[in-house]
Amino acid sequence: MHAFPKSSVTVDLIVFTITDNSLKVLLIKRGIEPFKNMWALPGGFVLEDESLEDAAKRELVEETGVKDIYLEQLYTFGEPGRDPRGRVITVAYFALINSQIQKIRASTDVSEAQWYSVNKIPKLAFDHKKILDYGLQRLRWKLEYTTVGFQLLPKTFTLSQLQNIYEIILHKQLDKRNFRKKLLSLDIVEESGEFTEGVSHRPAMLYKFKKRIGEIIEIL
Amino acid sequence: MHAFPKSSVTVDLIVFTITDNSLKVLLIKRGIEPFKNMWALPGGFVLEDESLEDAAKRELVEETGVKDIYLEQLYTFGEPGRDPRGRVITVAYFALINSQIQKIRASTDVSEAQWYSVNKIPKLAFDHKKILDYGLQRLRWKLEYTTVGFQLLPKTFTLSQLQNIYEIILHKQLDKRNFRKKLLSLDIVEESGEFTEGVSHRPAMLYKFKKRIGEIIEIL
DNA sequence: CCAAAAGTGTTAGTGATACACCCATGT
DNA sequence: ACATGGGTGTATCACTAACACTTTTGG
Repeated sequence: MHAFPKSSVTVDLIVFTITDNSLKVLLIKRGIEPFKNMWALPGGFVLEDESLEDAAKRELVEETGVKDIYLEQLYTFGEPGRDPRGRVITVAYFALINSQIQKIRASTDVSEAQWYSVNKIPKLAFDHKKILDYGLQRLRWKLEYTTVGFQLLPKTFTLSQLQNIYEIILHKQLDKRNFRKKLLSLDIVEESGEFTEGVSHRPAMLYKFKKRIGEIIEIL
Repeated sequence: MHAFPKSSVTVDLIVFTITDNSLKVLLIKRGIEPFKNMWALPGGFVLEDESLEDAAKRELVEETGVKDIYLEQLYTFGEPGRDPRGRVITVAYFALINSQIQKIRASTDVSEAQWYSVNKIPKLAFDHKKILDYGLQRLRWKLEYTTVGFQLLPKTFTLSQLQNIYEIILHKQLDKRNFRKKLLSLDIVEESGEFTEGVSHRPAMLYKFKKRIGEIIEIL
């Protein structure tokens, strides 16, 4: 029988949002060694008495001030040598924040936090580039085959806003009529009765997601 | 800044195979406490200098004697209290073994190893029931949308054998003509030129998977 | 009246489903 | 000759993809 080796376990968060017609990821500038002053995914150690998901939620609140958002376990990275401090295993989570609530808060070991467009990611600490790429892949996949996309929108939204999210994340143009036809046939949104206001063109109907906020369904 | 708490990290394996027209999972009877003499998923502690995947492969060889089989990370379970020995985080992997090679070997802390049909699973140690259910769900999903199914077959196989695997795992009947039409249209198998022998009915063409063994492709 | 985004239908093609009979072999 | 599983084609239906003009508002 082997001894029971122990490792440090962390959670890392890939927090996505959409602003200015671009998909953004939250990065923090590390305030401590190792990789001090380098950009990294937010994250931290899992405490003794909390579950992995609780740890992810706690870090999210500590570093962004938001809670009750969509959170999903992504993958666990545990190559020996991925952290110079010794054996550290990290469980990566990905989170989606809607474009309204992004008041980022700084925490103890975070000197700075910032949204970066996924096309302009600086060099990242640890193996965070790899983790981020994996998260992006998962996001694209989930967007096509589930309703996660709604998590990036406020409670009511126009169909064009929704289509925009798809176009930005999948970076391809979609046909407006086909998009709407498909979406409406799924019977997962309903008209709110309200319209956009103050736009210098025809106002758009605001829709709402029929399902519970946070609920994701497969649309294969 | 928090202290850096340490946890034990294990890998658990969900090893599937198909025999006797039934989907089987490998279970071991625990030779040591906790849960001594209870059935559990094979697995063990991750050593200091090995990656998670290496740990999974090592355990697989130790407990089944097989290597070079399909292995995929499933999910990481880390509820506090899931192991009475203290905080233990487990990274679950799932593996598929083809029906030829299942010579199970016993290892030090394993008093017995056995294939159990997924319909007749005994009470399991720890939260292994939950882990197994998750693995089953993933297997069904992957079977429908990727080519993992081939991992359960020997190098050459008949189309009926393949269809059988689908029917067993998804537990529903499939139409023979449609199944073959779809499969052949994907252009991922080719005739080997050989036929089954010694059957008391028309011999069947043996096909082989065009891709590298172990390669999985999406067929959405 | 101009600019800007909202909204709306039809057609053609592709893939999915449903369905029944003949073939090759061993006993 | 019979039992057993192997092997094949066609018609219908549902979904996807391509495509262009009219509407409503603010300035």
